[in-house]
Amino acid sequence: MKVLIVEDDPLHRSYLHEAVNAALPECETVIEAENGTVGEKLARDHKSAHIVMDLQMANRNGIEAARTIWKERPETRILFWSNYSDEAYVRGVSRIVPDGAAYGYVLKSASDERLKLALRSIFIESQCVIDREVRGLQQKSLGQTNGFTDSEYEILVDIALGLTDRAIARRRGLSLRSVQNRLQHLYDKLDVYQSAGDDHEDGRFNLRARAVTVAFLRKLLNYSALERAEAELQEWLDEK
Amino acid sequence: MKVLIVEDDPLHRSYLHEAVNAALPECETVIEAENGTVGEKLARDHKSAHIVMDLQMANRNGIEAARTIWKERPETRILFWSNYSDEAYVRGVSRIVPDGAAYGYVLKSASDERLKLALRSIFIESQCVIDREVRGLQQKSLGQTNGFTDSEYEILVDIALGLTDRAIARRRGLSLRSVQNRLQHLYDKLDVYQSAGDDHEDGRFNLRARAVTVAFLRKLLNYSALERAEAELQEWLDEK
DNA sequence: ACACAAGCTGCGGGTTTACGCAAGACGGCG
DNA sequence: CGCCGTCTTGCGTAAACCCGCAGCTTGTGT
Repeated sequence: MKVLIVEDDPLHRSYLHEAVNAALPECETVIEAENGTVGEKLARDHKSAHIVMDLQMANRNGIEAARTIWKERPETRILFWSNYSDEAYVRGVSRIVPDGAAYGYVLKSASDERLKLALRSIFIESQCVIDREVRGLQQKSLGQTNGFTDSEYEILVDIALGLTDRAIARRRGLSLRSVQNRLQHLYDKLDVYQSAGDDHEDGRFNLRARAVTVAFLRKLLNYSALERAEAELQEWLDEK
Repeated sequence: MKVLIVEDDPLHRSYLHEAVNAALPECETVIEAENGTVGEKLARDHKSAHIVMDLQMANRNGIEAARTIWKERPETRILFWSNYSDEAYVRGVSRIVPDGAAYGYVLKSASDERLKLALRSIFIESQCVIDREVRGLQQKSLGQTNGFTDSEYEILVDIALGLTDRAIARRRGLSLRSVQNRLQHLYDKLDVYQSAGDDHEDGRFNLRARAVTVAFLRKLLNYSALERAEAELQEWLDEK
């Protein structure tokens, strides 16, 4: 068995290396990549079937890398090992995982034991292992309880990118009014009106901008989600 | 000599611990804190004069912690050790460093040698050590070349928070028109008009929202800056 | 088949933004 | 002192945004 480690922090990389050696005696080779780009290349060259991947890397983040890897070989098993459980990450990951693929999501704050267990479960037993904390988010996120519909999330991203209502309408194939309709739902759910009208009509917010901020503060959005969305936007703009 | 380490990642913490031991034989005690809150408390209890501090910690980030520590004892020497050189961080740090204080800013990607050298320079020689990459930003940021004025940065934060023009005017003591004036300058500098009018008048952006996004993508803003700004905003709202 | 909820859409309006134009205010500088 | 650049402010306008109201299309359940 061969394992590929994709992680930009040298300390974490060598820690992972040791953990893999300890948890998987049947693994005879471990290779390392220090960013997503190199990770993709090595995965292709070695036809890696077992990958441990950091999200949030400078050069090319884990979600992007995982997407192209899975596109080439959907049966690849990937364990995401991340510092954060932002809803933006969780959503990003579950959006790209192929049907029936074995994968995992473990936080860096987890114990040695948990990490090693996850390594065996995923790589040997082909099970999915999702950190408890992450799991909670996932349920809320995909179910509708207090969570966001895909369409709401979509429009959130669109205004975060700075598109006008009209542009969003064109991009998503909707009428202007529908876009504004969805926006209203979004404002509701994000509770953007909060301290707006409490005193007088004084400290009112710009709803559109405020919504984006609140989403950021709630980890619904984060830098890497923005980055991806921006890339998709440019793509869409180019193809006219 | 005593050194306090404030860093939330256990791996990085023990790495720092070793580095301090190796670089500073005259240091007889090293204490550790795993977040900003604990860091502040330990600094107070031990009257720490030498601190190595991570920015970006979950509980209370390095800038906040450093601010209160410096408020209590301005002669404290602090070495910031961070993964990123976002302009938002650099600006945040230089805003709170007291006059004549010795401090440093070293990236985690720096070599062992550089870290150890910095430790000695700051803690023993009371010099300021700023990573080259960071230094570049600082110059641009504080000088005006291609950088942002304080007033421009200020208004950027305000719209990022989601305030209306009117609210900003009230908060900053300006007229409505002046606020809009500053906004225009900001839009210019952020080059928000970019692909707006190239094809036709099609894919136009919502300037206000777009400005925030671009600032994020350029690392002019980041999560922790937003967080701080939000806290200040709430404070201002409370005191009426 | 009928009722009901959820989402899309057009209409109309009140409010907020973006910004050109132009008149002061302030601070160097020869 | 007068000239000039930067910053502030008021006025006015066109565009964008927020949203209540109401008619339509769906899908779902009993």
